[in-house]
Amino acid sequence: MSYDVYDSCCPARMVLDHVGDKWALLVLNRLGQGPVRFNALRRDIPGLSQKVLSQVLKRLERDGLITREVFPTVPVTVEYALTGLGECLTANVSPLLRWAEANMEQIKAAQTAYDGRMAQAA
Amino acid sequence: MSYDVYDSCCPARMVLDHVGDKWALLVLNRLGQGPVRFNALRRDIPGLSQKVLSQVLKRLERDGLITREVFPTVPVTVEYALTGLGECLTANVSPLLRWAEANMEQIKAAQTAYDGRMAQAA
DNA sequence: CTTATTGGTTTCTAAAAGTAACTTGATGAC
DNA sequence: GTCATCAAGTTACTTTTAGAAACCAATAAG
Repeated sequence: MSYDVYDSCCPARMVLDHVGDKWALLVLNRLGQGPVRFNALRRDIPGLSQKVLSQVLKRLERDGLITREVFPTVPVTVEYALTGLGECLTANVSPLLRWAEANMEQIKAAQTAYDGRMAQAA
Repeated sequence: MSYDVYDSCCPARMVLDHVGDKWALLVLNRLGQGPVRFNALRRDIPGLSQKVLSQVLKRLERDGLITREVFPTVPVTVEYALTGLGECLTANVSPLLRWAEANMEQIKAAQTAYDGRMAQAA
């Protein structure tokens, strides 16, 4: 069976709903460097709240993209890591983030130009 | 100057705010096949409302990723197309969507397994 | 007994997304 | 003449989501 992301009835769109998300992309990319604990993730991704991180991690775990391992230390520590499927996805996510980093200057220039044009038109 | 997507003060995060978005990814991918008019985009991407499409297109145009060309036909038609920068980005977006299409079965299986485990735990 | 730790949940509010109706301006049908 | 239609949006309203901050459990150190 083949899927089409443009078909709203298609479950591939469901995946995109989970993966086409700023925080999920950042979390996956961060886990690409190896297993990370909850609070470490939170610290490493400024602006990401505990609530949203918790939600994102649950979604990614449900999708089979990451694993959640609890260590009975005191206090308890929880480690998140990519599954094989998650690694495979992350390989496709990283280029996107690297692109964003590499092309910022051009985008900033485009924004400035656009805003100038808009201000003139108004 | 180099950028880091993990730094919330970094403008690369701004790009991710625009690009790490389900609809933007779908629009960019659709434009990857060539210029498309407003209503054609809307029809091709079920679930995408006129309001949100209009917002997404404005953002992408402001970022210099797409162009907006108005043709003085009756009624007026507007064509959106990727810029060079947008094409370059889209080249990094397509693999992500193809991955989503290709790995749906595995993800659906993971979800079912996860839901079963959760139901049992409750 | 207070403080600190980890990994969350809860509560509340502000922002965003979705739904559906309305706009504009010319054209063709009746 | 006027009614409906098309494209490409905008506006008003409702619902969903995101974000900020406080709270919780368990345990250990001081």
